[in-house]
Amino acid sequence: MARAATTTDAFNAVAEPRRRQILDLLATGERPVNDLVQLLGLAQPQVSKHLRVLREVDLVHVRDEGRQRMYRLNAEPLKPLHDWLSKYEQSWNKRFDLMDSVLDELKETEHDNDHDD
Amino acid sequence: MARAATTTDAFNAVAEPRRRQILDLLATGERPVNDLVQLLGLAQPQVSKHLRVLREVDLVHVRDEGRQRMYRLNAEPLKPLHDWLSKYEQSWNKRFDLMDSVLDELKETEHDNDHDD
DNA sequence: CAATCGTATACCTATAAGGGAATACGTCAA
DNA sequence: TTGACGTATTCCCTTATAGGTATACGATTG
Repeated sequence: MARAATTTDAFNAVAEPRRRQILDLLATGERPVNDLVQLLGLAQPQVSKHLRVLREVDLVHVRDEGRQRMYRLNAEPLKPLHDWLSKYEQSWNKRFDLMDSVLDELKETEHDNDHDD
Repeated sequence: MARAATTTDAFNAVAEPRRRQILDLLATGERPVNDLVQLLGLAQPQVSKHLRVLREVDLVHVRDEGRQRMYRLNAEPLKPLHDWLSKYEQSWNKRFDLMDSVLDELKETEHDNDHDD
């Protein structure tokens, strides 16, 4: 099997930096494709392709405005990612790294001398 | 070009569900590979391969314990993801979807009648 | 209708993933 | 040492990416 498709979920869609950039740009408001092309400095087809992926995971909504297509952010599918990551938040807030080191040392000491209390 | 390697950063590493599962399991404490194999119901080589990816992006640390290898979570590389996602938090908290719809309608009205106030 | 603009899609290529299966390697026990 | 155990690595295969380039398509303008 190959890697899961980028359109599988927001996790995969957002793994690509360009797509995160696009979302960041859309966070400031609705924009037509050419705006993004300018701001990103990418070729138009690539932008359209990234937008397709974002559309398929519902991270953006489109609206037809004459011959332009206005893209708008829909951040809701990002919530599950944020929720999942929140579980780990304490790990970097409470200097768990340090605690881990201490635990390691303890374990190694335990290993050397069996104490009976 | 192909998709960025899974070892490029935590974003890519964590896009794979199994690897998220592994991190979830390690969140409860240090574990040897076979533990994970049991808990995940995967073949041992696949688990080792996933662990390799997680190691390369520094999401896990290893410690040799006899012939076992104890894996421990290192959540710090997840912080950037959490930070990035936090920017969008308000979007799903404040019913922005609704606001967006309203904005859309406003825009369309603006479009129809040019008002001068 | 023709020309042009804004955007999407098709096609090609190089790259690598992830699962399966086999095997290599280091450690410990007999 | 031999053998078993725990784990990592290698090889094969299928699939899909992301970029480049060309082109198709709908809407608007003249």
